[in-house]
Amino acid sequence: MKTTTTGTRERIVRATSRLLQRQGYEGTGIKQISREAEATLGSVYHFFPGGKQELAAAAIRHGDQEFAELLREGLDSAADPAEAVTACTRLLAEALRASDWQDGCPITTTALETVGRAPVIEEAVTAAFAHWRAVVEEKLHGSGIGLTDARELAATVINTLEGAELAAQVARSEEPLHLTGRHLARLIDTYRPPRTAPAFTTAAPAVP
Amino acid sequence: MKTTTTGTRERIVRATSRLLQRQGYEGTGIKQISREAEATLGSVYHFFPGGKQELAAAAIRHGDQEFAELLREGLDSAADPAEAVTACTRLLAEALRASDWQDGCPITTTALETVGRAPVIEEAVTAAFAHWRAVVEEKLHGSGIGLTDARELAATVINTLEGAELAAQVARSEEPLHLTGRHLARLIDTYRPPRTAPAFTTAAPAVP
DNA sequence: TCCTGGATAGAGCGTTCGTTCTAGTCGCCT
DNA sequence: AGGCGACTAGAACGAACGCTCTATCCAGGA
Repeated sequence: MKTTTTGTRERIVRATSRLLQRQGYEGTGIKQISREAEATLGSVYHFFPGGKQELAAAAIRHGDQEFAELLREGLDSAADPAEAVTACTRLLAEALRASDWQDGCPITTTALETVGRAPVIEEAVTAAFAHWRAVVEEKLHGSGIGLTDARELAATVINTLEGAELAAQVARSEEPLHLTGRHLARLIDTYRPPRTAPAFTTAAPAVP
Repeated sequence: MKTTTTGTRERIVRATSRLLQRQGYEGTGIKQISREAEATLGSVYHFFPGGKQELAAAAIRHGDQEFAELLREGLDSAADPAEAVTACTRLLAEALRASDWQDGCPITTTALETVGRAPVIEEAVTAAFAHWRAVVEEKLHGSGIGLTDARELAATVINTLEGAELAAQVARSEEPLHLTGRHLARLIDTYRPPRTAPAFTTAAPAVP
């Protein structure tokens, strides 16, 4: 009973998550979800009697975990917090390119479409952002950055990653993400214990 | 002939722009647009024979101009580039609060929904982002920052504003935008001519 | 062996979608 | 005066929407 049950439910959640990521909330139909998940409409409403909104909220929570794992993977790949953040931008850029620029942040589109009009979804979105900020904050604070600075920086890191991912998707290029990695690293470096702060470099002026 | 023509056309574009901003592309119907613009369906298709996509592209171009004006207003309000950018975050925060957190960036939602599947819209989106980056770049370069640095910083400023506006909308708070203003100012300061660089401050550690 | 309840299956409801199409109104030019 | 093109008006189309509902399947306990 449990294998089949969780099997179908999970297939539905995963399909929903991917479709919301690529087409947004209004652009994704329940019938398309059931088709993609190889489940019937009856099964979808059996597991999600709250309909499309409940389904979307579950998918957002799934995307939350997925994105958090990617963040953790990037952050764990380097001891230095600035390097760790650029590792995240590198991972995001690779994933984006690998999906032919289709798979951006799994929740942003849905979040924007439903903000202020679907409380169940908004709740999941708010929780996801808080979760991601906490993951980054932990890394920064653990690297010797003060608690308040770490918390504030974490918020900016997440926000900037969101913006850069959008830009990269639109431009079909990894460059916005890599540039963001460099700038975030530079910003983080200004919060380091003073004796280890590196000298800043400035790009050479264009020679005409 | 001209007054009536441009009158109706403009009403349609404006209504579309506002609706796309608040509800996204898929969440906005053409009939709703014609109702809101006080125009008939016939008029809508008369001015936009390309249908919903052409209409959305025109609305995106409208939002492009609108957002660029806000940017210019903020950037012109201070000579110092870092202060100028925080002025932008302040303006954005005020506008967002004034609309009860409804009016975020006028094109982001539509951009995300249609990326990779509606070339006419994508073109307008790409142009808008390039336009905004150019506006910021001009200000930064005009403040003594090197051309390459200014261009790169401008891209990050725009991306970060986008991310912060999303966060502010979700959190129903001006704080993400204000915080972003501070961090962007700090980042910009690291690119200043060396003799004027201010000493960085670090938030006081929490006292338990 | 039969029963029960979770799970599957999909037809069908009323509504709305984007678009097309025909009819009619109005102001200007000849 | 007459006609022409720009614009307005909205009915109607097939398709798709979210959701409800009944019927059926099937493994596990009594």
